[in-house]
Amino acid sequence: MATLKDVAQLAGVSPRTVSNVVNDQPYVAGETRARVEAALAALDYRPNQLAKSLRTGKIGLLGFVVPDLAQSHFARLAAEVVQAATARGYTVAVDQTHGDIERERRLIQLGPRGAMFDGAIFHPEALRAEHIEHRESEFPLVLVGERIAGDHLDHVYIDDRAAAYEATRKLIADGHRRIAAIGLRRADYARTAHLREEGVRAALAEAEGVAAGHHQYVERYDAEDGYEAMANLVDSAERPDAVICFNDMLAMGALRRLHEHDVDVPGDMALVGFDDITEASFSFPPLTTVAADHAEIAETAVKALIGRIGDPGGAVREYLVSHRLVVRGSTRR
Amino acid sequence: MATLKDVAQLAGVSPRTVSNVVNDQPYVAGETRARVEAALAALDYRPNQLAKSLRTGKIGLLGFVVPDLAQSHFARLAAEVVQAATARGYTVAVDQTHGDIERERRLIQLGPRGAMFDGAIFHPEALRAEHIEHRESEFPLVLVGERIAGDHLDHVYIDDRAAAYEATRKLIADGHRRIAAIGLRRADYARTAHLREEGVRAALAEAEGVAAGHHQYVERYDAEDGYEAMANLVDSAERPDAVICFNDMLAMGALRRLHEHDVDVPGDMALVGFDDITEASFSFPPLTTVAADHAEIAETAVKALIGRIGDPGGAVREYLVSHRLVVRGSTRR
DNA sequence: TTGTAAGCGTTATCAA
DNA sequence: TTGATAACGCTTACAA
Repeated sequence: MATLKDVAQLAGVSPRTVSNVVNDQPYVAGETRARVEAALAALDYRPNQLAKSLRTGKIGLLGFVVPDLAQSHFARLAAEVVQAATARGYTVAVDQTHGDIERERRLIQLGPRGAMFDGAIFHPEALRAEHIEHRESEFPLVLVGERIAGDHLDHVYIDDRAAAYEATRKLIADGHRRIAAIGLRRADYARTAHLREEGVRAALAEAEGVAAGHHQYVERYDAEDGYEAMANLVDSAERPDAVICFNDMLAMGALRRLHEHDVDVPGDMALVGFDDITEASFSFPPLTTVAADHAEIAETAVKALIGRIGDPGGAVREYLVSHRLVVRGSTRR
Repeated sequence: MATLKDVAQLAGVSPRTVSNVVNDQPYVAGETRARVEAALAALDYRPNQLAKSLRTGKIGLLGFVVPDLAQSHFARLAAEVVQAATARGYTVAVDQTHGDIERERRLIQLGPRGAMFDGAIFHPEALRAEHIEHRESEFPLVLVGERIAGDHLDHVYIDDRAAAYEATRKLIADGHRRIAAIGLRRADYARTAHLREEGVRAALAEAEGVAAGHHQYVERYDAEDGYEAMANLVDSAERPDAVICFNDMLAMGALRRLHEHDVDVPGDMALVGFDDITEASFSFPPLTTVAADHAEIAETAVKALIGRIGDPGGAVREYLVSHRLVVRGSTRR
């Protein structure tokens, strides 16, 4: 494979000149340029990105780190991140932590040299605030999802409290009188869950004649958890007539349990989820859910990261991304 | 950030010796090693992967190229590929073609220098055999999915004909008497669709008293296509009592149409899909589907690619991966 | 067992 | 406008 030097030799110029032509620099005489271009074509020259990166210090690679790419929510996010990064000339490398706290911690501490990335977008799962507070590295990092970092790192998030509040208001407006939530978490670092819980409680507190059902705590936010939690509610003496799940997979599991019990949705029980994963459009009935704008999250995170790479010392920023309630068949209209 | 040279200076040895320590080479005296390790720690040395790669010619990065990561099938594959690659010390960079033939062609022609990858796993969508036949590049590439490459490239695939045959046999055994397929394609390069069609036809041909419904051609293999195709079948005078869809998203769309018409599944019509995406487990009823083993595909592809990187000139190989029919509620048991 | 020094293929500095 | 030439940070003959 031809190198810059080979091309220079063939064209009878210096590597410097060839580099100028390749990178569209000014100060190249027309006649010289033509000769170089001919040589370029003759040798089918392709620049070695590695050498270029070593020299310039920019790799052109962004990391995207999530617990598990197989989960629809992360997959959609990844698709949009790749899209947004590609549009800006970056490639995206994906990594999965599977919630392994050690892997996550290592990432946070990563130095820019150790990594093959210029920076990373990171959706933490197990990590908590204290792990981030005394990180020594200056590796450009943008957090998505859990707001665990205080003001130590750039962050892209939605207003979870407001979203949960709105979803609960909708259920109340639809005439439901006993509303339970599935997806609460006890750990004090589970900020997102707490914010959503707050939103639900606030809406319930200010409504007349509406009771809270037995809110359900879960561990893993998957369909199994949702199934189990709904089992508790369905058999309960005070069965709620509406349930809000803190993500769509919980709702999918809950829905499965309701089918088994022949509970009519939304007639006997309405159901709302969070995330708007594709499963939610194809369940029966299709799920009403709080949708963050995936494209906006991705776009924002990529822009924030590229900005941070360009200005490692700048002030930490938070980016609020919009959400909306997508109303489908699992609630009344 | 400290370099090898800095460490060498601090430890009072040559860069060569530091390199030996870092890379666990033999021939380092215990006392020297200790001194170097102290310096390493003191300076918090992290090797520059870029420089290493430039020198060794290996990047440690595999490309994974699919039409769209947001599609569950590709997302699951990606998750497994990342897993398999990580286990072997590689990182995975993801790229999306969105079926853009130009992007796919460029990838195929990619030189190893132009790319930042050591090689790539590629699921083509628009590309055809002729594009691959005269590719000039020797860039290590393993194809997954469509078997478009003849014997020009390594390929990982399932026996689509057998899989479709088995699925159809199951429907016949369940007592269905008019069976249609959704997902046929006219283009002669759509090998997978043709093989599945062959499997269906073979099973129908050898069965007594079973008729073929009006097989449906589609364009994009998404839920919309499935919805439209099912519309044709439901209103037809010769409505089938079982339908086999060539992927799960087609089945999801078809199912939606059936719900709108209050057609009982599987009572009035049984439904089978392909791929076993997560949507299929959470539809109502859950979808019976042909599942390729995603982990096996990914593992095989990653191993094949790494093998190919190590031996660019070796004979082209095909890898057959197993499949099975996952029976759920959309068919009788 | 360790040091010296030559490259990997670029970009960038300094002259010319 | 172009040419030498020195980095970038590492690995690895070849010597010692």
